[in-house]
Amino acid sequence: MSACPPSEPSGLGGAAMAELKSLSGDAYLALSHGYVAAAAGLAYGAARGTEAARGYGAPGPGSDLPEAPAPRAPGAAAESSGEQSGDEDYAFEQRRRRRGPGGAADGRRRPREQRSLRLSINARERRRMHDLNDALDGLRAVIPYAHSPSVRKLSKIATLLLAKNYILMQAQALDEMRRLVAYLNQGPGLATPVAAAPLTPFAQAAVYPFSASAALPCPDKCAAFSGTPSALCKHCNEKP
DNA sequence: TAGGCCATCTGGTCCT
DNA sequence: AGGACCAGATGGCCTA
Repeated sequence: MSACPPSEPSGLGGAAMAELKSLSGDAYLALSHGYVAAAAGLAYGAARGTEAARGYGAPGPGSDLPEAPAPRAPGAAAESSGEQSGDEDYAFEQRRRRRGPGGAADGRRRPREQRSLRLSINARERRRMHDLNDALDGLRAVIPYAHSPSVRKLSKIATLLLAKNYILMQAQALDEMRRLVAYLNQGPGLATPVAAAPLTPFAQAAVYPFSASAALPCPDKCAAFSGTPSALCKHCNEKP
């Protein structure tokens, strides 16, 4: 079992490195080498459509969810959301087709209430996903990667992976601080604060949070992302 | 054009 | 019974 390589930028393309350079100074300085590299790999590219443009920001939590589905492109799944009472529900028909004749999933419900029940379930699910996305936005807001408009929003998986790594990094830094304080309190006469772990406050070896997790290198992008196998990455869990 | 990412719909399962 | 959660399917948008 060997850990993923500590996020050598070699795993990143030139574009990713360019993005790395474009990270805001604070974020760049605050992050360990590996974390930054991961950030560069995760913050994908330049100007992507805004959430609003993609209709993703729409109703939000608590909103009563006006029956206006996120304005996705016409013909998209949203069209079939049933929120538009106008044309016959495409998704509903699809579903019936899929289920085949006699495949009434909702028991003996009459079609009309069955349909309205489905709509309310859909709306609830949509709201739930919006809440989830809001939470992810909140997470993105506190992860130091690059919040500049020239850098694309982190994907969901990237957000989660970076957040995890960031937490690990912070924990490591905190640990270093504690050791430093303990060392200073003991007086300078002692050799090293912790025999087994020499104080190297900002050395990569000490700060880099990924080396601890010795696991298989991810065959896919996870390695390029964070250098650490992730429970969120299916490739990391595929096989030993 | 392929691949990545995403929103939405949907049916199933579990919980209250 | 109804709601929350989950995962699969589908299709659109965007970038390399």
